[in-house]
Amino acid sequence: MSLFVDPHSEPGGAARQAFWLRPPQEVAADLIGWVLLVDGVGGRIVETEAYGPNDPASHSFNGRTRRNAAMFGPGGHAYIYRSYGLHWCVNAVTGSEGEGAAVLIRALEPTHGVEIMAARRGGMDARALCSGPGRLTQALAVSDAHNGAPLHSKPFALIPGRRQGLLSGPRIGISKGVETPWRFGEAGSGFLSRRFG
DNA sequence: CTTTCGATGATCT
DNA sequence: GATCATCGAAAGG
Repeated sequence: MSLFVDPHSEPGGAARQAFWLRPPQEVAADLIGWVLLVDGVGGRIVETEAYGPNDPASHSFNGRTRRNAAMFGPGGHAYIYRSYGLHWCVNAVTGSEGEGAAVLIRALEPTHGVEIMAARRGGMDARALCSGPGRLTQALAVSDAHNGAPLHSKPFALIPGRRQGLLSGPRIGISKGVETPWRFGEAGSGFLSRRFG
């Protein structure tokens, strides 16, 4: 059951609020097939992961800190953190304010501004442009400057779309909550960060 | 095809 | 001081 949101509806509109208010695993599944852009550059979301409250793998698990503050903010806004000292990763906050839930955007199928993204990524082929959470932030030029920003207004754009089919499996790169099948992907996509088991 | 490993810095104990 | 929601190059089958 998917909820659709008019991307041009008013910030804080009822439909949009209802979309983001749901548990992260539902939002994560529904975001597959949507288009994420930054200044008009980006592509279709083909892989996501959900991180919830009371989830040992989640940055929010041990409470609010300076780093994860945006994760406790309003739904539909960005939570951005630095990974392994090198990469940025972008999440869409879900749930109610203060809850601490989010959806990590893990891979895009490049569709808009492919040349720009290739230049930013050092001339990589389309396959590898956005097929990973650190890769796509480099391709879209996302950084901590965007932390807390709403995904429904500039420089971001988030456009509802359709997917072919939904895959799910365990999340990647974590050491706790390893069994929880909260990684989602588009069936048949050639732009995933890794195959689904 | 697979596995291994170094880079690099914020965060938290 | 240890741990990372990673990437890419290099080495091995």
